[in-house]
Amino acid sequence: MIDLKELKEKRTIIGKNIKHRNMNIDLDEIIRLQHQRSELLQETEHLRKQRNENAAMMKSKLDADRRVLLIAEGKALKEAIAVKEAALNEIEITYLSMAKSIPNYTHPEVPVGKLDADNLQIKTWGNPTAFDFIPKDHVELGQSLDLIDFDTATRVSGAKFYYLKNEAVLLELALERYALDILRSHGFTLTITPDIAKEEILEGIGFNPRGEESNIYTIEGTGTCLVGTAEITLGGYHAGSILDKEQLPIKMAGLSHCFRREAGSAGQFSKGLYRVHQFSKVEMFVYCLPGQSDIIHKELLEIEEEIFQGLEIPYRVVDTCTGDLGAPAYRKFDIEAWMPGRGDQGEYGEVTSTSNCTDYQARSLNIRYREDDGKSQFVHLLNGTAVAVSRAIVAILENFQQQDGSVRMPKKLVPYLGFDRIIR
RNA sequence: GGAGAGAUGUCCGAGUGGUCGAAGGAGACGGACUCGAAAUCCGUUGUACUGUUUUUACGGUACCGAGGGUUCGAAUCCCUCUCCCUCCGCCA
Repeated sequence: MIDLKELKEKRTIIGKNIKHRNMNIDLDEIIRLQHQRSELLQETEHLRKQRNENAAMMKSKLDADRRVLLIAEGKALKEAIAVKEAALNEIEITYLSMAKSIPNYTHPEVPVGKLDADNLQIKTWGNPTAFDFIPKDHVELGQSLDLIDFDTATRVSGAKFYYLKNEAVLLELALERYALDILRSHGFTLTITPDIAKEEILEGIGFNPRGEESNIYTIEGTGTCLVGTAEITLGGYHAGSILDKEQLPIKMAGLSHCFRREAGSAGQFSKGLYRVHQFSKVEMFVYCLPGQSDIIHKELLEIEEEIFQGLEIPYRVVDTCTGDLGAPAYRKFDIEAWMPGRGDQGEYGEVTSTSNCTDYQARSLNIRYREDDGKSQFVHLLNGTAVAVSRAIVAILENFQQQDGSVRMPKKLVPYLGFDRIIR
């Protein structure tokens, strides 16, 4: 959530930002509700003041008549307060739910655009893999090498689930360990997080657990959800606390399963492992001072690049355009790996994403630090993918396949794997 | 899962329905004493929201695990929930 105190003074900027992000939010209505809320709040507080004064007068001994009079007055006040409070409550609910939909401010360098096609490519590394044979996609490779079983998973669990088998199991574990080792060398505290989180944490991070378009599985009757990313549980880690300024930045890495409903996303770009209901991911998460977040955001991108360069996978980096930013993100960089089996001739496909969410999530989660003058301030929160295992597997299988149908393994993974090629 | 005990400020801890934002300690900060320090003494020491004010400041409301309720008035009484502790049972 943005700072609602700034709603009026920054109205023009906020309105422009909403337009750039291709969103439709009735700012005027929100401001009207804010005003109405403020009036009701003042009226309510005034009545409470009267109630407190009335009660205070009855502390001393009174004659019976006066006492009866004061009690009657108190009763009337009580009812008036109840009425006001009910009205205030109602306004507050609509006001807040609308205000929460206002997106974060946007970094001035972010390209303005509506769709992912408007994202700005800012870097490429390596060249798209060239083959002197016709390359297979990872679905074919997964089948021919007996590494991935979609059909059985569909029968057992439903569409977009999969069994990893044989070397693919070890590849998943190797990727996780490889990423965790790199993060540890960068000073991250390693964690394996819960795969379930409370709805209030989800909402604080900026996910909407409800509704048709929600990407979240909720667990009926518990107020909890399956997490779509460890960003949720890592952000929830310090929810509601005031952190020591000296301990910032706090850098955490979390390994978790990620569950996504992916309702209504079909088509060729969602075939195979690329878009699935469950996958494993190592996520980076940072709590820092407001002045540090831009630099740390770049550092997270560099770590992501280190990981993919170590895997020898060609990629490009994009600066995500305004229309493609999530509401909490102030700026977002994606790494798109070259995937030879994607599209007709191969295409880049997203494998990581790192966002600077500034104080947007911290405000909802109420995560602060204390300034030197004793005032508390919201921290800045950042997140980034170290490795989304399923997509990394897509990139490895497709880029390193050989003419004989085998797949070589990236050198950096060999110590973790114990083999350097998958062959049948 | 069953039985019992509990949750109060940074921490410990008191609190009879009105005099309680909350005793008393400890800690921290400021000051006195000291060459300096320790000890001692004096003082200050929560948060959020909100109103007036240029800031300073002053005022109001709320907050004693969370949410409801009773009452003119709740830290205090009642209900629900969460968490923690002890004992029993079960279990990877």
